[in-house]
Amino acid sequence: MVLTIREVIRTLEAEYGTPDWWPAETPFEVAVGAILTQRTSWASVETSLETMRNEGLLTPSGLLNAGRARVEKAIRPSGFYRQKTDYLLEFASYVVQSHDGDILGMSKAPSDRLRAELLRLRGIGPETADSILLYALGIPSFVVDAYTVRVLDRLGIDLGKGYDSIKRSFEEALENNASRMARAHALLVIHCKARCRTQPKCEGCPLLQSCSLEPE
DNA sequence: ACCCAGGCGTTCT
DNA sequence: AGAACGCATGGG
Repeated sequence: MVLTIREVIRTLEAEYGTPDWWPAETPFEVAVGAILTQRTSWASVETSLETMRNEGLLTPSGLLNAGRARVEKAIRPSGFYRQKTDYLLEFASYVVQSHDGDILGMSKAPSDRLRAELLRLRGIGPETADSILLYALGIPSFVVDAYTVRVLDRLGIDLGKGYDSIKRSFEEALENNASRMARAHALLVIHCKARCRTQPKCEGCPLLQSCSLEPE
């Protein structure tokens, strides 16, 4: 039997609680983390964020004044460090030039215009844009990541093709509520890390009854 | 010595 | 429109 989105989330809440997630001290740090974690484990990102914090690189002006070499060195553990340095500097310039360096003030703009502007920046695609909107700014914009897709596939839930279709389905199911979206996304990640990686641990999985994954 | 990790942009068919 | 590939380091 195929579950609905709400049933999945309800089940995961019963299992893992209601996490308040994405650890960061500032909205800008959320955005930096979202860029650094692209195709990279969060543990490596934390190492980079710690170095950046110590070097004063976790503000737009701090980043822009530091110069490439220092940024590259600080984020090296997160991989793709040359590209990601470009991405971070471009994002910082955008915040300074379009929002007077005030990342929280960004939320004064209409959210669909904000999303379109973020998507025009190099290195910010749908997932990174939505992570910034949701976790840095508290704007209701669901984040679809590899974990989300993996869980949906294994549960046989078809939400249509492509990122935007899955995104809209979740936003509707979660009643366009930002904190519910943040919680739901966090639960999917937590669940996938605990049970649903490439080597799944299906023993005792709360979703096992509905999972289409063939046991080995 | 592999394989994987909370993508994105470019360049092919 | 969709698949393939480069980007780079660190941990299992």
